[in-house]
Order: sequence, then structure tokens, then C-alpha cells
Amino acid sequence: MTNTNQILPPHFYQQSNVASIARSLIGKVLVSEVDGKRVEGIIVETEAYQGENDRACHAYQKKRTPRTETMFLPGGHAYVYLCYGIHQLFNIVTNLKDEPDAVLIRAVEPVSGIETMQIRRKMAKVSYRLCQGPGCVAQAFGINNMLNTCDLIIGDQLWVEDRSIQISEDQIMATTRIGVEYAKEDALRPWRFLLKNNFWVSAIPKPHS
DNA sequence: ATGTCGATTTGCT
DNA sequence: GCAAATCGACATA
Repeated sequence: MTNTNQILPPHFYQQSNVASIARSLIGKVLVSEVDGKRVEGIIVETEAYQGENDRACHAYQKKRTPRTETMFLPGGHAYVYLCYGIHQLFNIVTNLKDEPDAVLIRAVEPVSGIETMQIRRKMAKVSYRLCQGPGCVAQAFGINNMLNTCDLIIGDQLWVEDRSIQISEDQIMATTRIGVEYAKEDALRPWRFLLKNNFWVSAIPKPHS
């Protein structure tokens, strides 16, 4: 018995509305098999980045550089890059080939392989910080730049499954993205999606007075 | 060749 | 709550 029939198919990733995909990814299950270790978690927080018009996106105005080239792949590939010289950030490329959109996976609710996550995260005790924040998710799942451009459809090392976890619309909150103040008015786009009241999501931005 | 900066995390105050 | 850590990507020259 394989889980092939649960793996999200190309047509899920290759839609044109990246915000809609980011929202739909809430409640799906991220799985990795790296170094012989399998870990799984429910995606509880995402952010959408759109290549054409979004200043916060590396591929803004479809700018091609060695780094952004990954985002021009067809939807269903991994885009992994180093941030602040320290953290690996894992994104899922969406839309068709040459339409450079991506969804950043920001937080995951651990399901299995928790001991492996804990070791990779060098944590003495499991806490809410295990998979909270994009750098932590990547570390817990053994994702690094070696997995940049890897295919999420074939389910070799990294993929996302639909296990029919039911999420109602009112459980999902849409808010502004984190750390993109430099993107001017695009920073105001409500393209961060998270499960309300979920223990594992990263901090909700303070309402400004 | 060089300077700036970042889709963050952590520990210490 | 704040600031250090750390380095590749990118722009400029």
C-alpha cells in the first residue's frame, strides 16, 4: 500500500492564484524522508508570494537570477534558499512554468517523527518552537539547499499529502506577511494564512493602536 | 572587487 | 524587548 494517491497532484500546484493555493495548503500534511528518517506534520501557516506584481517576491517583475530560476519551474517543485546567512526557508513553487509564484511554509503541527525533529533542532525538550517559523520547519524536516528544485509530485524525499483533514473557512485567518516591510504597499497584502488558535503557529502580529 | 541587506532565530536583559 | 549571528545573492563599479 503506497500513499501515492494522497500526494497533491500537479493541477493543485499549477493554478494561477497563489494566495488561494496558500490558503488551501492549510491542513495538508508535509512529509519528508531525508537521511532515512520520515517526519510528518500538518501545515498550519503559509505565505503567498507572487512573481509578477509583488515587491516582496524574489522574482518580482519576473526577474531571473540564478537564485530565482527555481521559481520559474512548473508548480510542484521545492524552492529552498538561505536567509540571514543562517536559516533555510522552504517554499513550494506554484503556477505554470515561467510564472514564478511560491508559497512559504511557515509553521507545521508535528504529527510523527517528532524525535527526529527534536534531534535536528537540537532541542532538549519538545516545545511549541519545534516547527514554528519557516527556518525551524526546514530544520526539523531536514530541508536544506540540496533539496532546492526537488520534485514534490513524485514523492521521493519531500511531498505534501491530502489526508482529508477538514478545515472550515472560519478557522483560517488571513493577515499581512512577516518581515516584508521593504515591499511598500505590497506588504499590506493579506497573504499570510494561519489556523486560528493553533498552538503551533508563529506569533500573531500585534494590532497597532 | 566590494558593499549592502535579508520571506529569521535565539539568548540575554 | 532587543540585537547579534552569519553568508550568499545581488547591485554597482
